[in-house]
Amino acid sequence: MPYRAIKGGFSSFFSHKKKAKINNMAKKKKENQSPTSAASQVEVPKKILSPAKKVDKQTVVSVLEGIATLLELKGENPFKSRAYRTAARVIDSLAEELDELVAQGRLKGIKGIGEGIGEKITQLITTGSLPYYEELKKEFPASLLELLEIPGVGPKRAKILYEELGIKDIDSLEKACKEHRIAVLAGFGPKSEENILLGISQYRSFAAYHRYGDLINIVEELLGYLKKNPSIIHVHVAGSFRRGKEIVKDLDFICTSGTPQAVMDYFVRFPQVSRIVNHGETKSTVLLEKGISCDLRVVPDEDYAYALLHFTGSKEHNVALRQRAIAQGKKLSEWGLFRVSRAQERETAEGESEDNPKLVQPFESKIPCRSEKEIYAALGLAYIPPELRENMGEIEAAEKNEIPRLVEWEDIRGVFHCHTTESDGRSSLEEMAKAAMDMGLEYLGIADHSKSSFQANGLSEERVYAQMEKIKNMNAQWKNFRLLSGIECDILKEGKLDFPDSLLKELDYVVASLHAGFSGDEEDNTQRLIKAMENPYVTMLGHPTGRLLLVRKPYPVNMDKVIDCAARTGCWIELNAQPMRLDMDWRLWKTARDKGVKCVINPDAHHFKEIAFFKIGVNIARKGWLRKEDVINCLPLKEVIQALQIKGRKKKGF
DNA sequence: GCCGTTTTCGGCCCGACTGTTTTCAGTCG
Repeated sequence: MPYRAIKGGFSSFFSHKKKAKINNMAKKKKENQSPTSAASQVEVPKKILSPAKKVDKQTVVSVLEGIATLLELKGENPFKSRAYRTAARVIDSLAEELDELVAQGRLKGIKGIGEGIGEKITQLITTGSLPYYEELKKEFPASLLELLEIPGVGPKRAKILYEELGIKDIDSLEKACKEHRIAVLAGFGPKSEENILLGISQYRSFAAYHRYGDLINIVEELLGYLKKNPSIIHVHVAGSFRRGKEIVKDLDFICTSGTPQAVMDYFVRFPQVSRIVNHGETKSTVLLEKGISCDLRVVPDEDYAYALLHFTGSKEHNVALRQRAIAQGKKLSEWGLFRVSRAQERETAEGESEDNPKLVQPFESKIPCRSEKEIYAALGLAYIPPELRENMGEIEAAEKNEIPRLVEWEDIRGVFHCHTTESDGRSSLEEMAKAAMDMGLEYLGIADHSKSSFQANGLSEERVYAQMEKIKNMNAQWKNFRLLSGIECDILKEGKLDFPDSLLKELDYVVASLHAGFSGDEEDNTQRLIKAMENPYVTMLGHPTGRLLLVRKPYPVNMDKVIDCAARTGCWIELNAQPMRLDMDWRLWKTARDKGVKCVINPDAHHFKEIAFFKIGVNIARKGWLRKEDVINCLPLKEVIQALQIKGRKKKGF
């Protein structure tokens, strides 16, 4: 299932010197692919909107998706709403400029865009609005769409709730459940009420948080904006975002300047600010358009390192550092690291007595530190990277100079687990391979869905063999790059796999993943995973807990047993870098690593641009204390092929 | 609403699961 949590792509986080080349390549390809017969063309519009009013591609995508949802709510022909969703996906994956396609009348030639939708897109691009969509929106209150966020409430049920009980938002739905007005409706019952209430509680507990991957663009934009201000000397993002937490509540920025008030005034004028919460002299808080709260603090330049350390946290890490400072006769705060001397103060303090120690003012001298590294050094510690600052053993390790050299995204030499248009991906095999090469990767593993994933157009055995043949032929043209033939094989009931061993053994590797039926209990789920991992041809376990950040909790599974099984069988565990997943969780990796389990960082890409997701995965691997040698895909091509072959031999004897 | 053709309209994404109902509808992946 493709997730499009990060709409509009990433900017410099995923920038690459060859990015432009990729785009040009894709653009050229699309141009060649788009049929443009005169009969299939829509009427060529005479005028495209001026740049100020230009409707961007993402707006078109969200309008098409909006129409699809509203049609579902209306109870229209499901294939009609599906057509709009397909069109949204097609537009989203276009490499060409949408307004150019419209201007040249080449829109309708694209597969998935017919006459009706083509005309609507043209209207939206050329006039800036779409009356059809505006009329549809009038039929239901906007808040009704919220109900669809509640697990177990789909368009049909939302419609019934609205029409029968006038429920139009989550608050009124909750009230109706508590008053038992839902259970009496046809098709609903007491269990429905119970599940909806549970779903509402889950929805609310997630509402105040944001996924790391959803914030990368806004962080970069704000940093870029602040750096343009000449009175700002240093600026850095701090907080949980800097620590690479998968979920972030708010953003913290630290900067230094000699004119703090001017910086504050500049900050609150950032174009994406939707509301100014506080506008102080050295600290301001704003709400950004995406609903995230964002703080900026200005400190004198000489205090930069202390402030950055303090506001990066975590709180637990800071407490441990302060306790350490106290034990050494020092004091640490956002304003500095101080040496505290009571002896010196006793000589100078006036009015002191043993009965009245409060009068004693300790003498403090600041220990000058220009960087976080210097602060750690002054505390007798090695530098601790932000990702490790969770008070989970990093201070003890730093004391012994045992902080590992953590994996970096430049260490990654290739990735596994990518999808193509053969199943539910949005880029072709050729586009995926070219993008991987342009990113400097040496290999790219293709793992489309297996046949049981009907919703994802999973491959039949025949199609798998055909894809293997195609990959083999494509590989003949490259010396320093290789496509690997894999499959994301569904784990079925009782741990049975979707394909027979006779097929699995022909592939370069197998990712085994659970996609359905994980509503069983912990023991059932755990045994299914273990049974799959014990299969001699399963190379790695895909997204082990099935969580979708801020959407769905992990299914119940005993990860200790799964990790032990991985250690025993040599089955690798995936760190799925899809921003919605980031699964297996970073908190488990250090234990897994210590047991000898190898990690594979996979983007689970459904579009060539998503291959770069592996960089978010590297963040999580770093939080999990993983080193280059713990991550399989840091191996160069020759060694990874060797590893796959050795692994195959070992596992056959398992 | 799109596609492909049998060119004027039928087929399009299937199956598990849950909760409801008593044979099925809705949701989800």
